[in-house]
Amino acid sequence: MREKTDLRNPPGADPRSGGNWRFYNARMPPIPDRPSLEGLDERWSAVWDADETFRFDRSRTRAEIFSIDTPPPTVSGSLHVGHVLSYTHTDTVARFQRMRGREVFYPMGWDDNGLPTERRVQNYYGVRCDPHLQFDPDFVAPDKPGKEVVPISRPNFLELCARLVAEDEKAFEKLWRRLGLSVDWSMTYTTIGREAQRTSQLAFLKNLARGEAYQADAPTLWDVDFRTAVAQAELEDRETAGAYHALRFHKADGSGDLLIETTRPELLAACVAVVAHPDDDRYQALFDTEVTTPLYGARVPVVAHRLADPEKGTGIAMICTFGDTTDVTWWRELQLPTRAIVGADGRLKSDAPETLSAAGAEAYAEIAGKTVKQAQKVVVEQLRTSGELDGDPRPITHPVKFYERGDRPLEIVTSRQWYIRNGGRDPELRAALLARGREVNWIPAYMRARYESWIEGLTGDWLISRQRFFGVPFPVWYRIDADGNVLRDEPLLAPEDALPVDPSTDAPPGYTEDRRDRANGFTADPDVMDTWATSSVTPEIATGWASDPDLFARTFPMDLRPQAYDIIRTWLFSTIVRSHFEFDTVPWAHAAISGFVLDPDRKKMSKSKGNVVVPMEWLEKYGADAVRYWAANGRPGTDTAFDEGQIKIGRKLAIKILNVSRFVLTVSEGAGEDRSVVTHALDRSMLAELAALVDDTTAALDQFDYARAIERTERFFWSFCDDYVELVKGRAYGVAGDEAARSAQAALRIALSHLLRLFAPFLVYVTEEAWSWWREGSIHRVSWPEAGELRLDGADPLVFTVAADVLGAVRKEKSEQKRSLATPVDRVVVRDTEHRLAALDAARSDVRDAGKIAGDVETEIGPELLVKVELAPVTDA
RNA sequence: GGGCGUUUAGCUCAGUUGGGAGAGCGCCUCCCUUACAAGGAGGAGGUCGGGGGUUCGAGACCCUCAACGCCCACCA
Repeated sequence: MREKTDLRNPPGADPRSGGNWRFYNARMPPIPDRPSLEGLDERWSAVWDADETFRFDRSRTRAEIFSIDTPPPTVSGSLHVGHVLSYTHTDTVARFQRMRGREVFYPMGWDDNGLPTERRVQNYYGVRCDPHLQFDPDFVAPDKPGKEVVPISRPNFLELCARLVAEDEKAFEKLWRRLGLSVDWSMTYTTIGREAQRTSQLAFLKNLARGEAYQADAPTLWDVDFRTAVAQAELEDRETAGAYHALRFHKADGSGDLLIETTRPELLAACVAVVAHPDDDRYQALFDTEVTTPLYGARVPVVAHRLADPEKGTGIAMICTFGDTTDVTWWRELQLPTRAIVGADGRLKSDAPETLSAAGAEAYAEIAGKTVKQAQKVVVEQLRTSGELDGDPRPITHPVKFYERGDRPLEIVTSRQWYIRNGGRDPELRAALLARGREVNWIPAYMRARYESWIEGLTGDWLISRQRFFGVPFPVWYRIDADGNVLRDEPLLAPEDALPVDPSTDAPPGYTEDRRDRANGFTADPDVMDTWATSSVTPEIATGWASDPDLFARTFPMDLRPQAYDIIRTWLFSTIVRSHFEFDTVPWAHAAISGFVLDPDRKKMSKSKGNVVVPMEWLEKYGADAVRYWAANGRPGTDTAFDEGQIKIGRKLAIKILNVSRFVLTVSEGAGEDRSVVTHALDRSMLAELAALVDDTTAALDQFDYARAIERTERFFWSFCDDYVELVKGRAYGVAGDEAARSAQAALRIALSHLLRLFAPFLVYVTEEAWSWWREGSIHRVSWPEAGELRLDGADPLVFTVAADVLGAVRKEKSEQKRSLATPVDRVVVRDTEHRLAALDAARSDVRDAGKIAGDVETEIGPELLVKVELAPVTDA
């Protein structure tokens, strides 16, 4: 059959009308006899790369462009199926928009700065950054961690970070390419890269100039292991074992004792007051008097505050500086003194607070230098001995605040930090940011509730400085006066045109390097920005705000922010904050929120549970299209169970697409796609249903509902394969004459062309492969189907439906009789409504042919479909 | 304590103007039919979480309760 090809396609025939133009294109593979998925992924991703299929054309105008604020994955972790899920979602949208005619701005970023990378480098090489060490140009990183952790200088450490992330990024890109993400790889950025640093520093300086960023000395949540401040957004509560300890405070007038329960007796020395609710009758007499602390004999006032809960413990609490965030509130609102005893290393300071009695100071000496945990044991023993512990501690479990990456409970330590206002202490700004949230189109809509409840619960501004190394430094220095004092309140700012700067190696304007860290000189701000402070300007980084005004004008504000719901309070919120300040606008029109991947038992996947699925294994086992199929069925915002079964179905679908494409192209070889030859009612009926499908999926994808789109397309596709193709197969082969054959052939090709394009955003490789068998160029650059051209005059969707119903009834009879589907049928009687019988009449010969019905299909009018089938008798042959 | 989501066949889930209870997997039966046996055809299986209401009619709309999951919260 294949050798007829050149006869049917004389030179000069329009290859676009369905001819076998592959003869004119050396790269076109012939249609394989047995289509297979093997090697498709690699072959086509190489072609896309070579042809720059997904290159962004920056000459297009803003209205023609669809720009995507891609989430930069943290490269120090490993990519897991959760990434595959959400990045596939975004890619389907990108490919749809591209086919709809938008020029898609779809860069990839790598989030490589920050603590996760530092931690990975520490573990990978067995090193630790000591900023006091000098750069060692001859330093050679160990191949693997030694027994002792090797302290290395900051520049050496940063070099190792850069080296490791470069390797990680290569592996990530490889996976993304295999998955078939249609990003323009020439636009990739990294969050530690020069452009990101320049953008972050510029945005910070502008925030500072407008008063949106500021420095403050204040109690902050502090991770004692990482020795850095931590922002509210990075907190998580963990149920932790603790105990109520009833401590015996002494009334100052000697009239007796006062029992106060606490879970943190080790902080007793830091007690600055005790507090009860202003309406609590039990303590009215005590307000404005003083009590003496047990063990330490310090005199502290009894104060009233609404946050004291009469129901908790004895209804009266001790206020320490600082045991928890409520202490901070009390301290601030009641203007209490500060007696901090926990240091940045999580150990009790060596010096006792001055207010302790002499005996108290001795008691304190026993806990100085200990960790809070060790100190608690000692203090409890001391209290027991002094008789000031009432009864035994009562064990409880209670939520305690942890840094999300940390291992020990957070302490509260006073330190000087940089902040950006976020509405945490400014009702007007809070309202403005809530309003911004309503400007964004949330997908799904209910995800906005998370954004709003986060803003409503903010307790302070956004702490952006971290006492770490592999991050964007603050472009700030401080003068040192003649006496060697660092003048913190007079920062020296980097000029904008000098950005990015590293104040630890660059000197501020007007100074030379020899004045660093000396009297009458300068010193660098030692901190780096938190990773979210950089991530919050990903739209600005990606669109070239700081360096490419032309690109920026064409791509910002962006169209789409895709991300998962867990970082609404961090990435999404902070991005809106920055854009609100800088541009007085939202950064993007749509926020498409993905869910998480659960293991097959619907448990959250995590490394510690050992149920993490490595994506590359599945890509290699079933092919990228199969994995993408699974991902595309995960609905927006909804958690999706990892399901190998679904991937297998995706693989089956992919193979089916190749096979049916092969069949359609083979049976219709030489036919065109001229709608005017589609004269047969069944063919026109099928195309009418296809038109409805195009409308449905287009509307769904316009609303980012990729799951609905693929589900509908798949449903139609199977009915197309099982029913339509079977019904018209004989006619397409020519059993009913040339005109009838041409109608079927053209309809088959038109339907295939449309179905391949409807599947293209999802099953990117097989659609490209099948497309290449008969069309020039990438399917991913052709236009999305239009329903209008499928709607032919007088087409009745019912014809296809009824014909398929009757064919199904015939099959059912054969199945129930345990006969082959090839069994001839002697007689068929269809009873149905007049309307449906009329529809059937239009496809009568196709039904007879597909059902192997020897006689005519008899009909009689009835209330509903009832088919009587008489099979040919069994023969002994 | 406040909020959001989910609850449909054994499993994973569709069901978008209220009128047929559905798909795939799994299970059972059958079939090598000239695109496809790493296929194909067919079957069994559900008082749509409970209760109330609106309606000629509710899986879908309203009220209420429950279970599960998640987010937020000043958790001594």
